[in-house]
Amino acid sequence: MADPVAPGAGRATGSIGEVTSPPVRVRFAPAPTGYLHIGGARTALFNWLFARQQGGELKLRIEDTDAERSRRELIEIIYRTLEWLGIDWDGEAVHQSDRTHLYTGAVERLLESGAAYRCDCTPEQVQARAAGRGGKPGYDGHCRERQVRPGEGVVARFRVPDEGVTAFDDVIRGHISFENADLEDFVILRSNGVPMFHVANAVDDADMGITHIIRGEDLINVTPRVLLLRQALGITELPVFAHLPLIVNEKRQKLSKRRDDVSVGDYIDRGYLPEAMVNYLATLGWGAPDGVEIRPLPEIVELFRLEDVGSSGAFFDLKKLDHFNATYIRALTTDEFVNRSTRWLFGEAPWPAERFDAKAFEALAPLVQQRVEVLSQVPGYVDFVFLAEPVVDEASWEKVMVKGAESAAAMLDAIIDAYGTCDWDADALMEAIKVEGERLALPRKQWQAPVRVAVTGRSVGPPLGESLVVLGRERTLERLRAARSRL
RNA sequence: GCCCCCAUCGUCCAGUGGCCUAGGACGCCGCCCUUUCAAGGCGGUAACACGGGUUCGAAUCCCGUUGGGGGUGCCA
Repeated sequence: MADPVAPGAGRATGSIGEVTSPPVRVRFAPAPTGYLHIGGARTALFNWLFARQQGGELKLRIEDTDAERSRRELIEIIYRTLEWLGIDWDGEAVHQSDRTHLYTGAVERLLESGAAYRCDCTPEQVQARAAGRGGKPGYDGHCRERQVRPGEGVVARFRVPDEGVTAFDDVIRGHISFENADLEDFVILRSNGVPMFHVANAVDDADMGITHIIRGEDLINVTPRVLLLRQALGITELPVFAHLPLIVNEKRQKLSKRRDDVSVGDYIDRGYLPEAMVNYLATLGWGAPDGVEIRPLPEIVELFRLEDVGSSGAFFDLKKLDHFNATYIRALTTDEFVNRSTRWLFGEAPWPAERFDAKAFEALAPLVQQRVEVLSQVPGYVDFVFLAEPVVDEASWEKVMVKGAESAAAMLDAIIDAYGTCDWDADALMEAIKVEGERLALPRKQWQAPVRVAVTGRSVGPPLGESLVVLGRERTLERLRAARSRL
């Protein structure tokens, strides 16, 4: 087996000396019990990268066998989020809720062949007996020989062999094996008649011709169940498994929707670019051979190797994501930057829509573009233009106008005077500040600060000259005088 | 408890027996550039968890320890 990633590796599938590999087909199989989160997005991405790299197919399968927890609108969100990320799939999405007959059929066959049996123990009884035995929790095989009849509160369980091992080779982790004795007789059919996800999993992966199962490490433990089920159902082909390392929080725990900020949708709302998100996600568990991290997706597709994926958990580092995002934002054309900023300029902007002036924004856009890390920061750089009054940042005011009141007053008086008559272009405006600053013998640091705070309310922002040009002489003088009178 | 997995700078990746006085990136800290903030340039900080083997030689192979994580549902 020269290629560890080849499906069915180990079994000769062609004539001597010529092993033909079936085309690669992978799937992303989310359960619609919540929005798409970072971990799911990464799993989807790695499946997509592998499929595209191999010239194979990516199928999308919605695992909604648990009707109580699955919600229709969440499926829609999953589609939209994947589309935002640029992860496209081949063919129609498969919904397991449309295919329950296949799974119940499989359960029937298992029951008939004796690979499974019915059980009427309540969870409480199972627990009580486990506690009584001391130690080992889990089901004890109580109903194996009881010939329980179908009925209320009856489930079907898979009869796990008492001996032997169930093992598989993982492309990322190598050989993984489980003692059958450690596996309990797991439920395959709920008492409400709906088959469990591992049954659907085993049936669908075989039925859909999935060649590689790429998913999170948290699913390693269910793999032996699926393997046992496939075997009992007479499915002979074996997919290649690849269990991805988990993405973890700062405490090195698996990201959780409850305690961690992981909804991809939230990142969309904050103004992360999909290409930055995808690029960053690709570096979690994988690295290009040449060490270049920020690079176009097609290059990543070309370089991606499943067997190069690492095996230890990766921390989702927001700081690094921000760096990626800022880099991608700066690389945009100005038009594209303006375009992508739209949503933060209107609906969610801090100013009334009618006060927005596209021309003014476009003048400042290239300067703002090289300063923001996420698009939601855009309004903060230009709001002084579209608001009747600047939003005064207290810390800035305190530092510049209160602590430096004396020089601020002198500077403002001088500038109000100069700006009344000077040319209204960026160079002239800045030259005036320089001239007055020098004349007043102020440290360079204090030259523009009072003007900036008076006009924009903040001590940081786009270059001052350009900002003033956009604001206009009247409004600038108005604000300078207002600030001066507040000193 | 039991089962499974993991273990290189604070973080993400390189490194698959000698090229390692361990490399890159993010972060952080300096300096330069700069009439704000960024960007850019230069430099710095910082890691092979521990203990045994195997070998002429180990970050790389084996065993153990410790630590971390995942699972242990009629969720997926």
